[in-house]
Amino acid sequence: MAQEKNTAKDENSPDLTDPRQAKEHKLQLLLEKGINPYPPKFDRSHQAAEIQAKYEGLENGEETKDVVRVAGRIMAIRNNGMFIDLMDASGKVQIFCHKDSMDEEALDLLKLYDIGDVIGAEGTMRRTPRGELSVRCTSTVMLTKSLMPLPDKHAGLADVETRYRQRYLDLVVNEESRETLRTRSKIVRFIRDYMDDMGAIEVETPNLQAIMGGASAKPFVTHHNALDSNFYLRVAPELALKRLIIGGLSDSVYEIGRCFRNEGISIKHNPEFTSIEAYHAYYDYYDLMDLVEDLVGTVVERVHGTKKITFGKNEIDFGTPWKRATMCDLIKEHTGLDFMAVETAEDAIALAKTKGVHMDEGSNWGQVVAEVFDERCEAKMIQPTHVMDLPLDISPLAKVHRDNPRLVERFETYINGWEIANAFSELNDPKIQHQRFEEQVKQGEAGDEEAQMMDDDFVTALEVGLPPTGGWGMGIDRLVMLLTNSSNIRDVICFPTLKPKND
RNA sequence: GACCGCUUAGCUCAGCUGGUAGAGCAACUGACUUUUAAUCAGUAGGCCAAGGGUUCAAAUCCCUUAGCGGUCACCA
Repeated sequence: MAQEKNTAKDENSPDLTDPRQAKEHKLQLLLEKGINPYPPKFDRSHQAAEIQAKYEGLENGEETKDVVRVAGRIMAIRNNGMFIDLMDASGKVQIFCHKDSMDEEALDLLKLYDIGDVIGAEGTMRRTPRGELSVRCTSTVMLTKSLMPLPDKHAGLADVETRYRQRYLDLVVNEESRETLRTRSKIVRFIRDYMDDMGAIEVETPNLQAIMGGASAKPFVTHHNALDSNFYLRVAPELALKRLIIGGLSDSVYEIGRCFRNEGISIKHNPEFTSIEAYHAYYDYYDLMDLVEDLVGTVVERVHGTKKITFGKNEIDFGTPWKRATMCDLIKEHTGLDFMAVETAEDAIALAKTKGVHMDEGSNWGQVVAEVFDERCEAKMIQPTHVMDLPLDISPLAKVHRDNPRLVERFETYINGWEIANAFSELNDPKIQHQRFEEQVKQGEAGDEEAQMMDDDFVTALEVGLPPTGGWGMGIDRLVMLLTNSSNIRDVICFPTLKPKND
């Protein structure tokens, strides 16, 4: 009975109580039997979900002669290998390994299988007397020997850092993580479907840009060796897409892709994020409001089967029409302050101060309005709301409002207190655009790291002539968060940005 | 970037006002055999994030560093 002490300092005998070494040991035993632990191919007849659906009607205790071949990762082993749960991407199926249907050699092989291994199994379909659909196994085959012990099968993988750094482990173990990322994929596809159906064409414009523009943001800088030139990773594709409208490539173009912003990281911000931007000739911002709410509503309905969803404690109703109100009216509604009634920046700063919003001396009227909105109103925009008519001061690429020179024809869409979309009638007057760029350059020289650069070629493009055009952008990560009830943006990104480990 | 918090076995977590480390799962040995987190008996597994200090004595108190999380700031 004396247990052989594996702790003895014998270099040649592995410590079999160490999960990792036990797996290596089983790998060796497989090799000694002449079994390839990583064979190239296994022909499956069904995925787990297909089997579950096909044999849904099988009675408890009923056996069939239908032969199936399934494959998947071992998630649980019960009764010394008699019952094995296999998981594939579609779901789970139990395989039943009994001496009545397997020879001794086949049964012995089971001892070399661990939780985490990928195996294939062949057998006949049955439902156990207790009601579990099972493959009555005649043979199994090792498809991939796993050398990593999997996280606890019940408690799962809770350590957030490991979940993001080793997403593969998170996915193997946490169904919720798999569901979230699958839903993300669907959302992106549904958006594409919608855009394609309306006749828009999808394009790809450079991530590497020599001139930073299209949004107020701090960029990443990188270097191309052969050109000996610095490039910015784009903060937005805006200026490239408008050039395509100018060229008449299509009346509607869109791009789904990554933007990069060298700013803080938070539960709502990842340094690289995915957006859709689209431009439509002969649209103004009213047309875009209709478009955005129809598109988002359509996507929500395709994902959830209804336009009403729950996020945390909030019930959100995407049914149209969405609330539309001007930024200044919303500020008045929530704070009582009327910024349309004040003319100068000084008066605006003083007005903001009465509600405890403190602004720098040099702030202009528009910056004050935007700041007051962000601090006092944004979080209250739970139901989908188009916040219209933003200040011109903070909108260098939008067309001045047809009725008010201090405002632009722009709206931001808020849902659940988050900015989800941003849209405007595009500024297409080359002379005014040139002035706006000059103002940006001035702000940049004054120390604003987010100011845009002069883009002479873009002005030249406008001189060729941009038809009246509406453009919009939407943060896809945030939309996915909303539709998957995720409170952290990292949960909807396969590999969120983390600080590299330095050891 | 600032403040607060977390880091204990492969995984999930206990560990009291300081007294020298525990459980469940996973692993290993055996029993049992139509299970559903199978069960039963046993075995092994730890520089308590890293470094420094206080103390007779530190997982526990203090300092530094790292990673992560939360809040705020900037932003989508």
